[in-house]
Amino acid sequence: MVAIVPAPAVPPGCPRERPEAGTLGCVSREGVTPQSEDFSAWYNEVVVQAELVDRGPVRGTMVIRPYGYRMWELLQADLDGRIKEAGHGNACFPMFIPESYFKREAEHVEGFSPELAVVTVAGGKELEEPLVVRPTSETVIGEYMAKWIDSHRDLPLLLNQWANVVRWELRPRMFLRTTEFLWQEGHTAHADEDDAMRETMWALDAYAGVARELAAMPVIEGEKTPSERFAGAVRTYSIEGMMRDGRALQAGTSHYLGTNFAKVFDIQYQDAQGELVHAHTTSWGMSTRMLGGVIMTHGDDKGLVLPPRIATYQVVIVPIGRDELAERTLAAASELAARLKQAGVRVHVDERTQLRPGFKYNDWEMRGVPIRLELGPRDLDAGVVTLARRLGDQGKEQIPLDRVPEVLPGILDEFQAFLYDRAERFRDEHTAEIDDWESFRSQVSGGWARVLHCGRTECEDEIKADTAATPRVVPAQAPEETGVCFRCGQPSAYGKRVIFGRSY
RNA sequence: CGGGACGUGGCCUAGCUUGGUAAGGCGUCUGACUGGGGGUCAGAAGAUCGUGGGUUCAAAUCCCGCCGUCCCGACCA
Repeated sequence: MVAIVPAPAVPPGCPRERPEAGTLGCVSREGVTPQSEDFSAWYNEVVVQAELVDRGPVRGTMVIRPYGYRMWELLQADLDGRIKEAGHGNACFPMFIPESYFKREAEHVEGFSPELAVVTVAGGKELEEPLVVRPTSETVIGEYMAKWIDSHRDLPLLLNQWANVVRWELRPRMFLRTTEFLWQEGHTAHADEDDAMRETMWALDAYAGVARELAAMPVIEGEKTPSERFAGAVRTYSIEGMMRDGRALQAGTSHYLGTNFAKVFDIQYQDAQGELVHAHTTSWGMSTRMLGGVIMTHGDDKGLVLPPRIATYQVVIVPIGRDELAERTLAAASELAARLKQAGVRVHVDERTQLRPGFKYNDWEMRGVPIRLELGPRDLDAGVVTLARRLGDQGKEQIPLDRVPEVLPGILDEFQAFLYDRAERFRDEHTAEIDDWESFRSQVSGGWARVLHCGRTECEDEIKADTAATPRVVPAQAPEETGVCFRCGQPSAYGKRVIFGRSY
């Protein structure tokens, strides 16, 4: 056991007066626009100010800075492990796709053509055939699957690639919808529908696992309605999380493509009877959008709140004092950091001498670091360090210096679990079973509605026109239920309630 | 692609209506004091006012074109 004593009372934080709401002018001094005031402004400010990203030179593009990229790497490492563990091999296909490949699957072209970037000039002259910059790689990979698959013994073929893709976005937002983004795309081919469906659901579960265990996001797994289906897929599944403004975010998708791509790319194999049959394919992806989900799931008025498992820095040590004292506390901080690193903690020592401790506290809180350790002369004399949690709701504690590496992993785990529970509570408090139009309208203005719906596209369109809400997902876990559509009174579809909400 | 707003040191803005020395805050640099919740004082550096043209003795300011950005809408895995 480690003795944890309450720290002395701290003076109240600096009042946060904003001279002019909506301007970025004094942000670095005053903090970000509070979420409650303008969620969208909060998001835009916080991603830049926390140094996760910077704006790219081309509209809709982003520069991911080290503080943000590390988070992506942590997500990536975990997911990549799951993918390999399940027998997939990583590969890398070219980013330029012949336009003709793209045009083979009718729905696929139609769905993607508005978002394509196409290269028509290269090597100083007009190309004979334009090259599409990949928005996703079903088409190129399909071509090679056809080449590599002859026999049922070649199946299943389990591929994955980590890549950047380009989709020309008219309404970009950092992480959530950028013209170029990073993702992982899995592409597999199977002998039959059953096996392909097992794969599709495996991927969905893997995403749900990453979301829950790393991002601390309580997501709902389920199937998309036909209107939200991937262009070219037979069935599309997704994980959906609720952001703190009540809107839904699709944080990962998995598609059963049937034989749609197999037919147009001739992905065929000889079965045990010697018959030539089409393979069943799947594709699934998770992108840097997940980081946007993390930001909007956990952030608060002060800024980011990062789940320890994907936080670039889980702990920041702020040494306090100047001159000889600074030398002493800095040395102690470095030594403590070294011991924490050995204990597997990602730790950073804030050595900036030109900034005062109070500024640093606010700075690291804005940047979402879960745990801050303050190390000043008083702590050193007492042989302790002062610990503050990002959410600040438990006050400060003093922990004996030599015990810090052994207690911190547990504190980080608690913090991680707390974030998940809090997000789940929030989501549940903002989700309601709805059976009439008026309640629906108010419900989707700040959350999700679980409704019986007829499943007709025209009905969905009317709902969308009125409320901006769309069917997010048909939850895999929901109990069976039938009745009439809450909107039009026609018989309900799907055999269960569907989640409607506004989305990103 | 439609509607609206806007481009002025690294960042945010004032100045434009009524043409005449480009101003302020933040940040940066130097020094001193200071240092356990967003420090103080003194000094300094830093701007072809998005771009091209036009009007004028004179344009950040007025006029026209272009480029770009943001917001709303449409569109969107």
